[in-house]
This record gives sequence, structure tokens and C-alpha cells, in this order.
Amino acid sequence: MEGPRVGVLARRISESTVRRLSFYLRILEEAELGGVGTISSEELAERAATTAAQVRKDLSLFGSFGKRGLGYAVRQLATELRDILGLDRSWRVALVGAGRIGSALFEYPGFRRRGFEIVAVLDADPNKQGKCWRGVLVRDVAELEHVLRAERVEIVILAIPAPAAADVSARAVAVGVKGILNFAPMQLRVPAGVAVKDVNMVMELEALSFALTQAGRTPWG
Amino acid sequence: MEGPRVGVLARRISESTVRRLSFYLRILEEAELGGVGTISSEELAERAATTAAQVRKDLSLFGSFGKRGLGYAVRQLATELRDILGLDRSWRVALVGAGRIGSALFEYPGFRRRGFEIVAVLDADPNKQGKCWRGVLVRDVAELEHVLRAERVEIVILAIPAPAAADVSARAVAVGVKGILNFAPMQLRVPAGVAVKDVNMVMELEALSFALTQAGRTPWG
DNA sequence: CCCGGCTTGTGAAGTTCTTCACAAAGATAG
DNA sequence: CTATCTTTGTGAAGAACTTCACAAGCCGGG
Repeated sequence: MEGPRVGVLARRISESTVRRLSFYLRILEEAELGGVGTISSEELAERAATTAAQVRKDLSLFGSFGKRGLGYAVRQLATELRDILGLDRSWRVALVGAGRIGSALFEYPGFRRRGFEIVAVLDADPNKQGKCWRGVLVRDVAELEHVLRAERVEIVILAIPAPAAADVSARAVAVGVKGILNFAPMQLRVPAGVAVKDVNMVMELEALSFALTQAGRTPWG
Repeated sequence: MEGPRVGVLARRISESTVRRLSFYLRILEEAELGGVGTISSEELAERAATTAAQVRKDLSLFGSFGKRGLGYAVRQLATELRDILGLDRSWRVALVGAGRIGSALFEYPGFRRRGFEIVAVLDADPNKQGKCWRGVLVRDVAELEHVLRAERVEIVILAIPAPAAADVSARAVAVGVKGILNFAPMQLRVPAGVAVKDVNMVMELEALSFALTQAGRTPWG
């Protein structure tokens, strides 16, 4: 009804834009809960800690969703963004690594709320295998290929130590997984067409350390 | 002995550069363990999934650490990078939120290994308060200011739900904390001079969802 | 001691991302 | 119905980041 979606996507969308789109969506959903019907790029920008021009530019990459003089319809824009981000469906996710981080991720309600369903859990430790986590059996990581296929897994979360990550990643890719969320502190090598996102908490702390160190070294600290 | 450190830092260092520096450091430490004495920008680039020119540019922002015709001395460059990143010391960290994520973070050995010492844990839940985690008492978050001051905390990790994050963040900043690692899915507002890093796992999954959705929509999927 | 091969450090060019600024268009009031 | 006010969408300008390309410097061999 509005601008075309698919055709527009010839241009490459930057990672920062995608990150902001996620952010806008979260803000819109909050606003909708608060009963807000319409929102301007200015308001959206303020809550997302960016500029109004940036908001409009980001959205304009995918179409024309606003009304001049009025702003954006909150509910409609949220729907558009969910559609753009591929969140208008659910994703079948496997969690590899049933240690502390894996277990925290499994219990985290935010994933399911967004349609990411953890349909399989795997671990190399025999003591963890066979346990049942809220209806999901913890399987042997040796069965990875079988489980991924049987459960039609699309995204794999790696919550395992670095040395094991490369192997598991390669095997997952080999059976057709196209998305990996990697918590292991190492760079995964994947063929083109496979998306990897890294979450590296130590690196984030190191960036803080750098910032704090700089502050101490510069006069405007 | 080499180029000056402090003087060079007039120019702003981009976030991506800092991220890569952390990465280089990790690679160098691996190489050192492997007994490698010298490494070229080319090799470093390959392992960090970037380009040789990028590596040299990043490093050149802080000085001249290499030898032409030879490369970089692994051990020496690692030391330089630790110094640049402020990792030649230890940091006193408080963890707010003793839930699943908080507990996983507390147990994660990577933090301590890099000099980030969790010297205080706080939670709002009376059932968790009073417990002892490896020698660290879980305190009431109501005592935040007192604990942060008493323990001389420099960095706070927020592993609490979004609604509580803004309040705790403001109180931490008020007693002089200059660095915050935020796991809550919300944008914190902090005054200039305070560094915030966000870790948002749902957003990372959403970025994967976008990438996978795009792949399906484009011919070169 | 000199020469050829290799690798750094860095201006310049190229690319990508962000901000500016304004025409176009819908809303509202009179 | 017109005038005015608001806000979008978007070329163009500007800023930031990356890649190129090459002079300068170091090493090892003859």
C-alpha cells in the first residue's frame, strides 16, 4: 500500500541502521503500550539517542511510512518494522552450551517474546545430557547435525568455550544454518551467506577501560 | 622509547578502532603462547578479519610500534596495547543484579583474567541478599551508594530489568562511577564523561533475523 | 659495504555514514 | 477556502572511516 519493500532493498543496509531499527521498534512498542497513537521523528530520535534526520533517513531506506505534518502512526510503523526485521514470524533456535551462560540465555524471556524459540539444547558434558529444561531435552553435541535437521533449526547460539566454537560453527553451517549468535571470544570463519553476530562482554569492558583511561589522560576528564 | 602516547591522543579514537585493538591484543596473546616472536600487519589482519592497512592505521594512531621489513614484536606490541587500553592495571567492578545473567557474569572467568574484579554484588531481592558468592556478600541495592564508595568501585555492571536500570545508573553516576556495562534493554541517559556500553542480545538476534530475511528476499541468497 | 626484498607508516583518494536544509504535503484554525 | 503551522522525505554537503599506494627504513646475503 505504501512504498515497495523488496524493490527498494537493492542498496545495502548498514549494520548501524539495522541496530537503530531494532531500537525504534522497541520504543514504538513501549509508546503503543502507553497509548500513544502518533509519534514524530523528533520524539523517536530523542528516545533513541539519535537525530530526527537520522530516523527519517533510516526509515526512508524502506519506504514512506509517515504523514507530513503529523508524524508516524505508532502501531503501523511498529508493524512495518517487524516486517522489515523479519520479526513477523518465529525463528527456530538451537542453543549449544548448557553452562552458566547457556542456562541464563535459555531462561531469558526476551528471546521468546520476540519470536526466537529455543527448540534444542546441546552440550558436550555427559552430566548435562539427558536433563530436561522446561520440556527441552539436553542432547549430546555429537548429535548436532541430526538435531539441527530434525528440529529445522535456523539460528544457532554458541555459548561454549572458544576452542570448540570453530568446529561447532562449521558443522552447523554444513547442515544449512544461516545465522549464528556467537558468545565465544573468537572470530568465526563462515562462508558468504551466513550471518554471524558476536557478543563479547570482555571486549565491551575493555572499551570501558579504554574510555576511562583516556579520561584520566586528557585535561577534560 | 617509541612514539609518545599521551600527546598523540588529541584526535578522537573511533569505537571501531578500540574494538579492533582489543581484538589484536587477544590475537597477540594467543600468538605469544604459540611461541611466535614477530607478526606482520598482514598476519594480524587475517586473523582479525580486517585489512593490513587497517591494522597499521589503527596502531599508528598511538605510535610507531613496528619495524619495517620485519613486522611487530608480539610481546612488545601486546604490552603496548594493554597499556593503551588501560589493561595494565585492575579495575574494581560492582555487579548489580544477582539473577541468572548476573550469576553467569559473576562466574565468568574471562573478566578476572583481564583484571576486572567483581568486588561487590547487589540485588533488590531479599532472598538473594546475605548470600555469599565466592567471598563476596550479596548486598541490598538500597545500599548502593555506600557499597560503591566503600569498595571504591569504578565500573558498574547492570544485569537488572529495564525499569530499574535508569534509577540505579543515575545513583551510580552520582557517586562518581564513570563506566557502566548495561545489559538492560534500554538507553541510559548519563552526563558527559561517563561511558556506557550496551550489551543487548535480543538486538543481536534481531540483526540476524534481518540478515536472514534479506537473504531470502534477494536473488543472491 | 652494497643491493634486493620485505614491511611499516602515512598522505591522498575513495567510500560510507551522518547532518543539513528545504520543498512538498497534510493538518488546523479562522 | 486560504493562510499558517507542522513534519516528512530527500538531494546535497559534510564528517568519519577505510583503502590505496608508495616513500622510507630495516634485514640478510653476497
